[in-house]
Amino acid sequence: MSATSTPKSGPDLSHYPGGEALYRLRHSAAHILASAVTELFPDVKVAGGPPIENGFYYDFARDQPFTPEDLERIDARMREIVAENQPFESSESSRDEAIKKFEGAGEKYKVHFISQIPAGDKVTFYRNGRFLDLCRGPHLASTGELKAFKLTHVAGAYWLGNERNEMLQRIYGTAFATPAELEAYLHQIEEALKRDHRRVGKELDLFSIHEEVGAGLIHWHPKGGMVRHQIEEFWKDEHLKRGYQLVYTPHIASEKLYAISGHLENYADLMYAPMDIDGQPYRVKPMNCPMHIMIYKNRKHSYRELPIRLAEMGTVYRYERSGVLHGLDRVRGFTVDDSHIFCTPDQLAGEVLGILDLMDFLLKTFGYQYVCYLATRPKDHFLGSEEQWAFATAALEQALKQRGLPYEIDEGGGAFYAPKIDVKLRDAIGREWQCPTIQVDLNLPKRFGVYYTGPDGQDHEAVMLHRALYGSVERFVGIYIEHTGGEFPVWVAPVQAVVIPANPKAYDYAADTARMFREGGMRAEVDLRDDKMGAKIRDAELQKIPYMVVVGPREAEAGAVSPRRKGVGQLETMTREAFLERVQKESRERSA
RNA sequence: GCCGGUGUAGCUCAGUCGGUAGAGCAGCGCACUCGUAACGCGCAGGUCAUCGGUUCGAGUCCGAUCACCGGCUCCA
Repeated sequence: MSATSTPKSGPDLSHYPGGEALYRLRHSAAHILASAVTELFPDVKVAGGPPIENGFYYDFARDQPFTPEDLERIDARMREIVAENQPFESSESSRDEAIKKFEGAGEKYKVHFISQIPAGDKVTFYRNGRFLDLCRGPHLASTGELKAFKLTHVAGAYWLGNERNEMLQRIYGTAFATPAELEAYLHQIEEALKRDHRRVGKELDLFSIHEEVGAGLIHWHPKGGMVRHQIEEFWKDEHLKRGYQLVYTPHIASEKLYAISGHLENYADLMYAPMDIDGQPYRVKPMNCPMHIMIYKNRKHSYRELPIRLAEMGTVYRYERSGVLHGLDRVRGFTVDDSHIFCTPDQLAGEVLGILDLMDFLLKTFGYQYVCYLATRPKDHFLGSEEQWAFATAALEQALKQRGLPYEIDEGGGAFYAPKIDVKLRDAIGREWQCPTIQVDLNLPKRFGVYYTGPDGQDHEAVMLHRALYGSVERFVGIYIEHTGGEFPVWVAPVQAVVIPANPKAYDYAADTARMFREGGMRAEVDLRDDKMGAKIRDAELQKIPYMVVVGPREAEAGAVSPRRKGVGQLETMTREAFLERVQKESRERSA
């Protein structure tokens, strides 16, 4: 366990989800895991392992990888240790004594932890059975109190989290106070798995990735394309209402551009290698900002024109190491819902307020709660003056306060060129995702010479805000798929309604109804396959189509439809016109 | 990139000790003419990720590469 210089005070548990009791439980589970492993595999060296959200882990150094069979043996031994009800006994010794003891045992990782402790301090240990671990506690009274746990998986982890260090083997597990809570957690994991956007994307035919094209490059199928289209249209509508102007910029650019912006020196490892065009090096673009600046700089601007809000769904390409790619979440080509706002210093706080307002509207429409973080100047490496940082940070904070948004300070968490507001949204199953970001760029205006003419007739450096609300459209859609589980609201659903004839006599009326709906602007299809109605309804339910519209001879006679809402069931029979109006209204209002 | 795992039909997955490839669903054909979550019968579908090796013989064993999965590191 990670030790500190103040053994009596113990770790800070105030932020641990589930509180001290769960922390204690999982901490003890980690010890029991380590004692089982050291008994079964005497050759391992132990590193450390804390409680984590929902469980615990412990790191080991061993030449052989742990197999699933090993995990079963370890699990079985852990249960024996629990049955033996070994007491957790704490003890103390001097630091140097402790170092000597662990050096003698060849436990170099433990020696490292102990040597972090100031020389004069006491070191605490906890023992259960034959296993003695450096640890500040707290622990259960005895191993028998661990009632519900399960080892989940093994993974590699760098020693001290540094990729230049050797890789250890990390065994993960989960533990709860009662078997019922453990079951509930495992059930929740399974439910989350069902919502996985990679799985839902396949089931609903939304997108694909192809080896022949390359890893991390997304192909949007017609249905996924419609989801994305609706989300982008919503974005465009709201931006135009709020005085943004849409722009489009190239996908490649001369290296000169990125030399000026500084990306060439600071972001070279995420940019793809240059290509030769007429003897000049060009790059696929990793960022949109320099191009938006080009548009701004194309002519001089009066202070009277500001703010200027340029917005673009800008697709960028960045090199990501192969191991980090993940569905739509982490890709090599993605679309930033980018905007750069050029304004005067006086306008800054007001612009940030406007962004927060827009952001709130967008996120609420999708049904997200969110939390804000104000990330301030990094301690060491930063560009610009301290005055600039203070001014920009104050403007961000003022806007947050004015909007009445609660926020936390992320001390030193700003980019080296910008203080920022980062926003994490919370999805339907409680996970947090960082999407929106609002940054005051303290670098590019100077590098490019971004000016406006003030009332005094002189040039003044413009303030440049950089912001994205979805972040990456690909990722945002991926998160939204998991948020909704693929059950999109009517305004997003790729197919809003499928018309299902009750029997073959109604095929003509069904086809005519679908045609009428489409002419009315509804995304409607008709299912004329040679199948029973029940099968068609089942398919539509599984495809998560919001409305199924059953029509038979009765409806054909009356010009009516018998609608069925997914997950709800049959609705009142109504005229075709009434149903069309209902769906149009729901779609127009973008109700969740 | 690193550690571990996986890759068999469009999808989900079987495939024993190395002996020559199987199911369900989807698709296609036929039959059925059906009222709110799966009608029946038949047919077709595979360079077992790719390349190389061991072997009389490889889906199966070995190596490399690619992709994916779980983590680490990094990150929108």
